[in-house]
Amino acid sequence: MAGERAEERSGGARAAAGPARRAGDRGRYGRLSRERVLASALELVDREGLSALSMRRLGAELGVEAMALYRYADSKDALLDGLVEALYLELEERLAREPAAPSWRAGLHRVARATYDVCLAHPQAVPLLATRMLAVPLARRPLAVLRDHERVLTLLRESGLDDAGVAATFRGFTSWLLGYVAVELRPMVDNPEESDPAFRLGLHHMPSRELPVLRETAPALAERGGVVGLTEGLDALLDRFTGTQG
Amino acid sequence: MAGERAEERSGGARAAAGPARRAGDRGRYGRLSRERVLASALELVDREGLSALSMRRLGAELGVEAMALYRYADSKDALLDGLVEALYLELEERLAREPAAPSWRAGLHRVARATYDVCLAHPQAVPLLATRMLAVPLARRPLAVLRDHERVLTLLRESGLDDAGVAATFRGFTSWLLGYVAVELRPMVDNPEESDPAFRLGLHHMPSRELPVLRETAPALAERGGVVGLTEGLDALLDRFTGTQG
DNA sequence: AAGCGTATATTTACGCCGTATACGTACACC
DNA sequence: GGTGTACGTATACGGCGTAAATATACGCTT
Repeated sequence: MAGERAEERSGGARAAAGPARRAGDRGRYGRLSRERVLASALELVDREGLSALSMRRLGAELGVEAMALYRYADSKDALLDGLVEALYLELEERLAREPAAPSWRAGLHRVARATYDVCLAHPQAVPLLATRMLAVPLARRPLAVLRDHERVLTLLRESGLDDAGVAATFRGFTSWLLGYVAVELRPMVDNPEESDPAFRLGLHHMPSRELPVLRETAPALAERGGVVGLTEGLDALLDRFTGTQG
Repeated sequence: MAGERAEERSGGARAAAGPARRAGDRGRYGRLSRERVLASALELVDREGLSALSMRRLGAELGVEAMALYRYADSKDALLDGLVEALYLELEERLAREPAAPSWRAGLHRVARATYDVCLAHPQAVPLLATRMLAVPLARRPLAVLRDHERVLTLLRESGLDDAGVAATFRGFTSWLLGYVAVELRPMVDNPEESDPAFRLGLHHMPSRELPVLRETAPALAERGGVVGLTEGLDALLDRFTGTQG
């Protein structure tokens, strides 16, 4: 949408002869657009975290008053839903740049890995998947999300499952994928500056009498499973739910 | 704790002879306590959702000014962490009431099912697990959470895995469990009052040209996997990650 | 029983938030 | 060149989290 707009950002040939800026003049070149708003919001969240995102702050970021944003998102909640949409659009872009997968199973792995990559690029936005996306009834999710669901369901159908099987496996796929990124993309480390591993992990906060195993395992827990862990678990689930073998 | 407090709520033998209440007099019998605050907060969230929880509102619920709550939680974020803690305390209670499991695998299933039950009892609080619990470094999680981790890690060790294997399987267990409850305990239904299933699901919001499979599968997707789905996936993961057979 | 120290709750105030409403301004089109 | 409309601003309101100062009630000691 709005793809035919020309400009973007202050190039050169302005300034000269312009009188002092009058009230109502935009603070920047280029007008607002839903894309610009969402991109700026995502950037802000990436940079400073979800709690830094407020209408006023985002407005300032765009050189505009807060109320101007309401032309492009009906409310702050709608803006957050827009962020989810932006993530899924980025997912679609990534998938479009890759070669198609040779089998339904490979296709599911491809979707899972691409989703993981997108979340890795925007870890601060990941909680939105649980709080906004899943909180909304299926039919009201952003279109980009629904297209993703469609893609996964289509792949699952190719496995030969009936509707109930497809649905159960879809739930399993989604649960695993979202749970995995939620667990994986959060900090395990207490104080990243600290050189002593024990202090870095904050082990001194754990009573060793009550939590001996946790203390011993903490260093290993601080590692990430990465795409390998994602893939491995996904295969295990697909084997079981589809009755096939990867 | 604080189990020896007598009262709760204005029963009978008060009133008489009391002069008009002076400023600073408590609005209810009994003093505040961390337990009372957290219990009331959880109740409020269960009843009206997370967004209804504010310091002022919770204060009103307890017959007290908002600032009084700061004696029992350092900040609102700390209060939310307290809610997570309350959930895990409830989990511990449930587990304590059940017979011990005969094997490590059965033990993990028991923990998973009990967690599922707790979340089912407090669906509105589930997003807190992703947004608050997982957002905090391991060592800073509430003690009840760490005790839960300890319990799971201990069970996993009994399977004979080494530290790395235990850690990988722990991440898998947590991802699956949290992902599953997050996906399962959210509404799939658009308009619960509507009698026509298609409208109840909000299918008319989905363009059928672009989303044919989703539309067909939507009724099946609206079903829940229940404990069965949870158990099945868990077994699949455990088989793979521990190299054993359930 | 009196008095005091401490734990507890209130009061007041500040700055930020989301957003309803009303208003200006600039641009596209005739 | 005038006008309709899409876009952004101005102003205001009530609620939020919470810092600081203040008032009150309770448990001890004597």
